[in-house]
Parts: sequence; C-alpha cells; structure tokens
Amino acid sequence: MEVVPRKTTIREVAQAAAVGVGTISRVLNSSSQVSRETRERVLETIRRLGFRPNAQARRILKRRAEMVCFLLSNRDFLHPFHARILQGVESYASGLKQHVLFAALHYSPRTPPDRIDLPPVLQEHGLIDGLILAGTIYPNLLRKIESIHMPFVAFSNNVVGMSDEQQFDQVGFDDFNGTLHATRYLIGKGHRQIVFAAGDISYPWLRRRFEGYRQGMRENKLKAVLIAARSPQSFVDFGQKSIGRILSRQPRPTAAVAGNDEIAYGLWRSLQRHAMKVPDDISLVGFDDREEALLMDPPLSTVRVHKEEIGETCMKMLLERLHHPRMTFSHRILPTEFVIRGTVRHL
Amino acid sequence: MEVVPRKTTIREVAQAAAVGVGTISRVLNSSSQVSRETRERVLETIRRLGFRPNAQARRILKRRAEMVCFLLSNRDFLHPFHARILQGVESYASGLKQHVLFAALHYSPRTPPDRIDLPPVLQEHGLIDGLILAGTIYPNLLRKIESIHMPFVAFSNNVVGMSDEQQFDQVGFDDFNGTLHATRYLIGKGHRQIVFAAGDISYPWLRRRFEGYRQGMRENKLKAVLIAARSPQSFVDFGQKSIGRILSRQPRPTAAVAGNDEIAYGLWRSLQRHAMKVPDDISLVGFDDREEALLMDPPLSTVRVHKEEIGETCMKMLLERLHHPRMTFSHRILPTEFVIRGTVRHL
DNA sequence: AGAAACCTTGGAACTGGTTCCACACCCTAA
DNA sequence: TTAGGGTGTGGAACCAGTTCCAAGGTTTCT
Repeated sequence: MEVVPRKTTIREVAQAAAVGVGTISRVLNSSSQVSRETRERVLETIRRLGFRPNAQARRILKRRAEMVCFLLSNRDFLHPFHARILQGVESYASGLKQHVLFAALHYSPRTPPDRIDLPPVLQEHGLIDGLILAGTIYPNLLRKIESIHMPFVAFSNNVVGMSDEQQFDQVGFDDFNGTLHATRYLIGKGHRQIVFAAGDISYPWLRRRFEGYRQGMRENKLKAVLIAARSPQSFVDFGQKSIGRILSRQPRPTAAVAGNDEIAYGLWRSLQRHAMKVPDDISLVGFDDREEALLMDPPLSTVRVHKEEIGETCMKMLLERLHHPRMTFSHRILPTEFVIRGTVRHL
Repeated sequence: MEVVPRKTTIREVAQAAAVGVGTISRVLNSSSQVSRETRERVLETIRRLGFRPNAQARRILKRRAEMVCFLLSNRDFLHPFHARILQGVESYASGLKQHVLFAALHYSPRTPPDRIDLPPVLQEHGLIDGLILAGTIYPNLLRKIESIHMPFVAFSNNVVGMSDEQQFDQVGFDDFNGTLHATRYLIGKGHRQIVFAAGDISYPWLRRRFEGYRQGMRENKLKAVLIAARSPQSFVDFGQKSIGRILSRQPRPTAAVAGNDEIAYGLWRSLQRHAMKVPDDISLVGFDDREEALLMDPPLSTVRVHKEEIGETCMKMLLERLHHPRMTFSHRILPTEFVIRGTVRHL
C-alpha cells in the first residue's frame, strides 16, 4: 500500500512560528495561558501551513479515543427506528467532539459468550472508549461485552431474556404507559369495547404494551381482550389477517389498540379492502409513530417514541459512565407521547 | 475525567518473556521469522499478561487509520435510503477490517468553501483515511473537502450544480435507464397514453428520470407528457394534488410513471379516496423501491435501486483510491432493476 | 530594595507501538 | 581455515503529539 505523504507536524509549526512545541500544544488545547500576541502568531502560522493535528498521537497520551461505537445487533438492515437512534447519538456526540463508529453484528442467542465473533472494532484495544448497544440483546452478548471490560449502555426495549440481577446501564422508552395513555384516551372518547391486537406477545416489549392496555381497561372495569398469534409472518400481515377476528366479536369492538404501527397499518389496509372506514366503522391507535403513520388515510393516532432523544440519552449516559467508572448502574425510561391525529372517533 | 488504568505494554511483555521489544512486535505481526521456540514463549507471556496491543500507537507509524467516514449532508434524519447505503458500506468494510465512522453535516450551497464547518472528524488529521459523501452534494462542499486533501468517493445521484470539468470518484445508479425500462415495460403492456409525474424537475435526478421516460416514448413515436410543479410541499403531497390534472387530460392517460415511490404513493392514495382502483382505472409505476412500495395495495411495480450495493461499491472504490492516489477518477453507474408487482394492467 | 508570586515560554522526556541496523551465530563452499 | 550467506535477535531511533520542569521576566507586596 502506498504510504500517505507526510503532513505538517507540530515541530514544523513551532519552527515556523519561532516558538517551542509546548506552546503550539497549549494553543491547540487552549488549556493554560498563552499571551494573546503569541497565540495569534501561532494561529496565523497554523492557518498558513494548513496544519491539522494528528489525532492518533494525542490519543496515546490522553488514553482516550474520544470515540464510541454504535453496535446494531441482529437486524437485517438499518431500520428507520434504529437509524434515528443512531442519528440522536451522533448529533449529541458531535457537539462534544466525540466520534461515533457504526458496526453491525449477527449472533445467535445460543452461542456461548466466548464464541461470539465481535466486529473488528472490539477486537482491538484503545480504538473506542465505550459502546452503545442496539438491536436485539441477549444475555450471552452482554456477558461477552463484559468479558472484554468495555463500558456500555444498552437500548433496553429490545433486551430479551435477561435475569433481574443482571445489572447494566440502560435507556429505553415507556411501553407500559404508552398504551395506558392511549387506552385511557379511547375510554375518554366513549369507547368501551376495545381490543388489543398484539402480534406475538412473547416479545417482552409487546407484552409490556399489552399490560399497559390491560391496566387502562382494568381501572375502568372494562374487559381486556387480546388478539394474538404465534410468530406471525410479519406485523403488517398479522394486522391484515386478524381484522376478521376483531370484527366478528360480540359485542362488536368500537376501537382497537395495535401493538405497533405496522399492525395498525395491516388492520387499516384490510378494512379499506372491505370498504370500511376508519374511524367511522372502528377507531384505531398505533404505537411507535413510524413514517407509515402519516401515510395512512386518515393519518394514524399513535404513541410517539422520541427516537433521537433515546440516542442522545444513551450517549449522555455512556459519557457519565466513562467519567465515573464505579458509578452505580442506572436504567432511564423516557416518556412517550400520545399523538392525536385522525383515527379515533368520539362516540 | 478519570484516567483509564494503564494497560500492559509491549515493553513489559518483552521484559517478562526475556526478549527485546522488536521480537514481540515481530510475533504480533508474524512478518519476519522468529524461531518457533521464542514465538511460543512470547505468545504464552502475552496470554499470561492479558496483553492487547494499543491500536492508536500502531496507526501513527503505519500512517493509516484503517477507518473511513460516512458523511451524510443536508438530511434532516437518516433516511431509510441512506441508512441502507451505510449498511452496505459497513458490511463490506468490516470484512476487510476497516472501520466506519458516521457523521452528519448541514450546510448551505451558498456558503463559501472555507467557511463550511466540517464535523469534528474532519477537523482532526489522521483519524480517517477517506470519506464517503452522501446526501445532497454541492460544489462548495466538494471544494472544501479537496482543500483538506481528504480522499473521497461521492454517492452521485444527489450531486447538484457540478460543472463537467469537476472530476472526482463517484458511484451512483442509473436514473435514465430505470425510467426507460419502466416506460418500455408499460408500452409493452399496450399502454400508449403515459404521463410522467415528476414533482420538481429542477432536481437533476428527477430530470434524468424524465429524460429516460421521454426516450422510451420517443423511440415508440409517442408523445411525452410532463406533470410537474414548482417546489411542492412534499412528494406525497404533489402526488395527491396532481391526480386531477392527470385524469382530466384528453385523451385520458392509461398509465403514469412517477418520479419516485412517494409520488406514486400520493397518486395512489388520492385515487383511493375517489374510489378508483389501481391498476383497473390507471396503471402506476414508481422509482426507488422504498418500503412504501410494498405497503401499497396492490403492491407497487417500481424501479429497484440496490442500496447496499451502492454502499459496497463506494467503499470498494475508496479503498482503491487509497491504494493508488494518482489513479484517474472514475464514475461507476450501477444498473437498476424493474420489479413487477401489481400496479400495471395488461391492456 | 528585596522577596515573593505569578505569568509565559522552551524543550526534554514521555506515550506505545514499528522499523531498521548491527551483531552473534550457524552452515556451507572455496 | 577463511569467506560468504542466511537466520534470529536486541535495542536505539522513530512517529507526532502531551506534559512537566526549569528558567526568565514582570508585577505585587513588605
């Protein structure tokens, strides 16, 4: 491989500005005082020579890479939901001059921890200071990360099968209160026969959403009804196929809470095929506030998740962890927001 | 900030194994010969002390960061389209032990090059070897990147306002042939009255798509009809609002080629509101093959763009550039693929 | 006036790998 | 026996920054 041509070094700048190397370093880091006059001369020389300090060299001494890795696990592609979390991480990080590395990983929940092949970034040492874990997170991956002593924060909503004594930093959003508020809103609009279209309730996050719905129904002495299926092909598909089961119930439901926007989309599409109208024939609310929600007609009332804020909070928490390695672990749960659009009818 | 505890260094390993530092380095890089006996003793010592070499230190000497930056410019959020390009970059890069940094940038096309504030990664030097530019790329950004002598490859479809003599490495997909094939397909199915719903034709990529459509019409001696609007609110919105203009034409069009899937979505939604059916009342094809295409009912026939492949090719080309800095610039245009689904009727 | 405190500055030593030169050693050929 | 070539190894010099100590100058205090 051809070697990159030598760039201007701090010593060349020092010589050109007729000062010592230490002074250049002080100007660059604006740490200790340098006289206005000298500083100006140095800055001028830096500009003139087009000098840009070498990041690697500094990092050795600082013992900090000022870089974190966003690791997306077990996702076939960078889904809009996670893309926006990454966006949040990056925008917060860049304000603090921290860099964000993107890496992906595929692994099975049954692979023993020491046999998980981590991406190249995590095999080297000193490249990154910490890790933000997103995607589906199983205990074996967590154990592997702990074994290489890499500080990390996990996006908690897709954590699966973790025992309660497993302690680590987490950031997530509030599944339970999201559906609770959505359900209360429907009840406030006069609905009494409300079903929950869950998809596959073995996913812990859908389980939590169901529990929120159930709580809303219980506190109003209403009967909770769960529409589920074992491992459906896709959420949209599940929505399409379950509309029949919903409408044939006696008494007929006036509203449905969907486990997520994709299910809501499937329900809506199927209704449309049968020339039925939302919200005239049935009211509908979703969860996640994905792009699809706005594409529906009328646009879907749904529970908004602040994806960028999740990313930002992950980054913030990771930096705290790096500053205070012995701090106790925390689990931050961010609130969701119910967005009223056009799919709920006032009875 | 608390300092990370000192890790084992190569000198400590050398002392413990009673060899010189050079020997440790040789064992690690398995470059020149070391006797079996010595190698084994060194490896054993490395294991015993849990030594992992510091990546930063090596990079200074190698003058290679083994890291590239994916820079997304002027995008409010990490759009699924670009997310998948990033995914392609990462998956190809990680196979070659290269790392991918994600950064975002907002700038105006009218800011003078030297006043563009590059993200932190590009202000330092030696952190990354090269750059992959995505998002909307104007000449001033390009000039700025060139001024810091950073090798780069641009995703070319969203390059705007570049003069022809401006030379740089580019990877893109084939707008022109995409709509040309789509148009030929429609004509093959018996359609003669076909309109092109472009949105805003001042975008060069929509212009190229229009030209492809026009070519298809011309070669069959058919009249090209352009439906456009000056800077519409959004593509979906444009689609919704222009259906009236399309259907009122005499003779009435039997098919529409949309400038992209969002426009097609808008057209479809509006048709649905007026209780019209695709493809019975009008046939429809899109461009991009975004997720929305599959959500439509029937699913949209559209021109597929291989997003991951674009990312992969960008990375591949960037690595070639790094190996051969004086190589002549190239512009690779990847083929698109027409995906037949349910929105075209055989007349 | 002299001492003390403070600011500014130069530059040697340092970080943790890699590279390369010198040298010891062994084997083979003249 | 000596020259020549090859292999294996130690360690100094190196990369490009940061850090810290000492020194010189200036200001303030007694």
